[in-house]
Amino acid sequence: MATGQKTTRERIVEAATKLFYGEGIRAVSVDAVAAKAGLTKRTLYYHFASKDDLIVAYLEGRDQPNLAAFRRWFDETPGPLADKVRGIFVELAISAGKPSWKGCGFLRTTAELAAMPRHPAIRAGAAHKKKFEAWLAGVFAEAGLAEAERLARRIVLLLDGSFAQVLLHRDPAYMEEAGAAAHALVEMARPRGGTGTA
Amino acid sequence: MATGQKTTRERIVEAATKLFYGEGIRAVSVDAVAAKAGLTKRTLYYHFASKDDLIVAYLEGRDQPNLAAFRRWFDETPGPLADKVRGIFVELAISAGKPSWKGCGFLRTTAELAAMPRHPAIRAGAAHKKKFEAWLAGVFAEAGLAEAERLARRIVLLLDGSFAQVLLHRDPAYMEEAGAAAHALVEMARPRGGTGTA
DNA sequence: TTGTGTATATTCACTGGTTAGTATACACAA
DNA sequence: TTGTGTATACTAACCAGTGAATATACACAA
Repeated sequence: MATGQKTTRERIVEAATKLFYGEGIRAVSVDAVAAKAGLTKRTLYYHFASKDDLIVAYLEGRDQPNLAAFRRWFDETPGPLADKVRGIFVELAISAGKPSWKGCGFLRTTAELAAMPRHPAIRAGAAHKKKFEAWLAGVFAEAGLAEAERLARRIVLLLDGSFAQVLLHRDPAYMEEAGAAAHALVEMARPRGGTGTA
Repeated sequence: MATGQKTTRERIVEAATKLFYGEGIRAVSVDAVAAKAGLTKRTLYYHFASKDDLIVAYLEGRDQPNLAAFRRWFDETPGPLADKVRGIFVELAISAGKPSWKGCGFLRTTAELAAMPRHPAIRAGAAHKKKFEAWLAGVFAEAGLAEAERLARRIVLLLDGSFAQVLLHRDPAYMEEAGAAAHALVEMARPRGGTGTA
């Protein structure tokens, strides 16, 4: 109960995160999660009603930390807006070079559970990506860019594309190229109130 | 032996394709594939050494048909090059609206087997995406565009990003936006032999 | 035409192991 | 004594892969 101590529930989610992210959802048994957390399966089932609940807790636990990392990478990259957006991809490419990197947990879980589109884990993934998209749209709107929502969506498309491509080819160069494309899209965005295309 | 007849092996791959694409790799048992193909598991194991071999056969069987569909969508879209590229995304968005659509089988298999980066199924997926990228690069080079390879890679990033996003949100509008972004990237590409950036 | 050998193709029944989830009991603190 | 948390031991189903026997088809010799 002391604030510095990890609760049993937290230890379970921590173990689930390592295993689900590292091996996949269906590849990991509830027994394995319990063993990793240093307790029995029965105890795990005292804290979580089902494996599905555990999957959701795993993804919800990654929501804020992931968003915070993206924001930090953006904030800490100097230069104009396009550079800062590219900075997210540059930092991500560094992470993707590590052997423990296994892509985006939200996207991989969605891919694995694609046959169950109503699954709460997929809803959690969708909510996470929407938050990221909304944050980007806010940044672009604040910078006075027109069509901030469309630009944000394009950046997210490039980001998720690079997750998939780097997972497939194990080559962070795809992420660098996605960052370059994002840079170009931000640079060509018109300021709000500018004349139309015609 | 008659050319019009399906071989047992073909029937097995057909059943595996429906089940693996529809439900996922680990969610489908070898028993289920055999039952769907109308034969026993022992017969399946006569034609395939292991489940892994069956997974590879499933993906290799999708390689050429998928590439052919992309090429056809490109060819059948009228107008300038940027329009034809966008046409791929427009047609894909139509497919993605059908309830049986479950994203890209290559990407979903890769996501599920991400813990085994040497798995031959992932190699098959990587080869497929490389072929698509190379075809696009050839199209752009033939059109006289500079940096055809980089442009092709950016289009693939948008395509795979849209696969992920539409699977997550079940909203083909993400694919339309990816097509619009691809259109913009092709339009802003410089012709070969133009002056550099400096 | 009949018989025999051989390779291909198929089935039944099984193994050893794993899975998500549970019935029951026990320890301990308020 | 009541509620919270933990463990042992279990169920019933499922899974990838296999052993042994069998069915089919065709080649070739008598």
